Amino acid sequence: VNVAMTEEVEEAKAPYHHGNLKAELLTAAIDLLRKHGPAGLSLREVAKVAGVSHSAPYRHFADKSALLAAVARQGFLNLAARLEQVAKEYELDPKRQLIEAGVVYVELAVQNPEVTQLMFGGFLDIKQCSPEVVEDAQRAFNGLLEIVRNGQKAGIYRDREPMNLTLAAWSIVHGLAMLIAGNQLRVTPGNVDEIQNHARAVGTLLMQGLLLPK
Amino acid sequence: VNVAMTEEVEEAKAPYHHGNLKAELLTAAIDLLRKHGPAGLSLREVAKVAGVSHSAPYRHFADKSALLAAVARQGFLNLAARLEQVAKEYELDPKRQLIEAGVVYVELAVQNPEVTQLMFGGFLDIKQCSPEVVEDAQRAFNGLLEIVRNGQKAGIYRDREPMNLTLAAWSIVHGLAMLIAGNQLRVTPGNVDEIQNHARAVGTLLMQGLLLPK
DNA sequence: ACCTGAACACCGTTCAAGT
DNA sequence: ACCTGAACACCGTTCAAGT
Repeated sequence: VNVAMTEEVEEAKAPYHHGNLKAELLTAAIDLLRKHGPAGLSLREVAKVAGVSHSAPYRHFADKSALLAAVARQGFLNLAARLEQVAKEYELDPKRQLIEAGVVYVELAVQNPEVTQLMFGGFLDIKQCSPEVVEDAQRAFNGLLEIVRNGQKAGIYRDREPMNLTLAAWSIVHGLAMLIAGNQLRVTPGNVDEIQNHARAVGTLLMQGLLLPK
Repeated sequence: VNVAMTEEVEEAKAPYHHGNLKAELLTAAIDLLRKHGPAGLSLREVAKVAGVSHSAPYRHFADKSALLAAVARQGFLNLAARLEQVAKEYELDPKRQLIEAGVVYVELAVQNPEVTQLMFGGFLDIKQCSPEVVEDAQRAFNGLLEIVRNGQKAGIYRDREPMNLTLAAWSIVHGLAMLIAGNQLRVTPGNVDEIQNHARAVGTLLMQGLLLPK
């Protein structure tokens, strides 16, 4: 009789104890997040895409929130890494450091709008997230804070609490990012140039408020 | 026998065609939104709180998204109204107009964090929302835009596209509002003074970037 | 015209049972 | 140690039936 009835072309092999399920669940979750948005993601579908039963994920994540938190955590780590990279890249130009950090922040959010919404949109209760998630979010914020401190050491900014300057910078890039991610602007997410321009225009305006008047 | 068995102290009366169900569903939805956050809101619970069967809401809203959109719409209308009010209140001082508009934006978002997350967090696909919702969001944005135009007519701002200035202003207050609503800052949402201070500090910094250098 | 209750497909979570 | 399948309570949505 017919053999090819329940063919699954998932990963070309299916060891029934396949070892790296946790990682596969994560990538499946990110895939589906991109497809359905954070509100439309179901744990059962993640399991199905990963090729396991709907209860298998519970061996690797306490519950759905824990999976979502792990995805968000990747987002925070990614953001922190990119900010630190920018800080190194423009080490000698503190003003440029901050501008490019802002551009990177917005770019990353726009490239992964659903992840951004997951990180900041209210799907996770940050108060009952694992401390790791909170730490990684902190690390991303600290990336910005360091860049601002750097500029202040160089004496280019007005004499204000670095916290206040950083909060202003964070707010403006975060706001722009969320507006674009939420499709509130007329911007097509693919249009990298237009988004860079927005980020640069907005960032430059704030920069003029941060810099010492000459 | 005992009469007080299935007592419901809902609204002290229960006309079985009670007329204003649509409005009651909306207020019930807002209540539950406050309680469970946008991710935890269920249509069935809304119906139960309103005292009707779980299928009754479908006479008044096409589906769950339509109910959520209606709640979001109230949020946009509210915001637009407050911005217009501020514009009138400080009509003679365009600089103050913009600062206070920012404060109002942040205040409103912090007082209703769950509604704010519903409006901007990715629970609604703005592209398939009713045109009314889009219009009301536009109206809120136009409130800010008018305030910026007003300042430009008065000649206080740098010579830039009013769109760019407005986008910067919107981004910074929106970002701050989303960060507070999402509990990303250490701010307790009840602490009105602290939030006003943050809004004013951040707004003033941007303002220095918008104003003509003297 | 408005509301109910049964029905369906889906969901998150648990748990005994399998390998 | 890791995964499955049945089970439970819940969910959004539909539809015939009630008033």
